[in-house]
Amino acid sequence: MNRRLGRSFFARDALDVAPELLGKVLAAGACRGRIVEVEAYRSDEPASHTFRGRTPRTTVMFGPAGHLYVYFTYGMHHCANIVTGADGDGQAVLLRAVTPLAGADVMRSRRGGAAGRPVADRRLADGPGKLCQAFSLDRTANGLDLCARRDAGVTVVDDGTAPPEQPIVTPRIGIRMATDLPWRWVAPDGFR
DNA sequence: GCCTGGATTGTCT
DNA sequence: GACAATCCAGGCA
Repeated sequence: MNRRLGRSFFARDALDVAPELLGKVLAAGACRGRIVEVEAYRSDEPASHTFRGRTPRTTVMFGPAGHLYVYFTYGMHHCANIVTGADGDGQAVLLRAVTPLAGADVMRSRRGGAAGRPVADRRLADGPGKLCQAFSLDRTANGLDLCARRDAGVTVVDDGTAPPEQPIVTPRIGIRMATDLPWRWVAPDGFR
């Protein structure tokens, strides 16, 4: 099976979409990676960019589900989210980590490649910033429609792998303002 | 306009 | 385990 996820998959509450994204496949060009770690963000909690209402940056996140919301942080890193919920909700699921299924060599070269020791495949995209680097996602990818009739270049597909029955659920990482909401989901074995 | 701090990572100790 | 790197969004004057 190799089915692109449709708009209806994403147009639900982020708390429902996030755990079901575990095991799905992120595909961009020749690169494919299985999603193993996600976090949910909603406009009703202060850790979210959308908590304080719509701004130029967060316009995409307030838009229709199934779009990519990519933002720049810490002066050097990008983070990729998938917009969820109804149009105007301001929800998203942050993609924190994937394990490469295809195109690992391309990811490795994008990550700086030859410098230093060889990087194990599963370490190539095991963080939000690294994931974006490996899949070449930056601000130009912000607002891409994953469900567009014509492939926008980045999609999420279901290859038949079921989400883990008992994902590890923890508070989110790196949040300072926030609340200890257990809105982070991790695949127990990383689908290894 | 200026100022502050961040949904991180890599490197050094 | 600690911290520097580095740029931009958002808040405030």
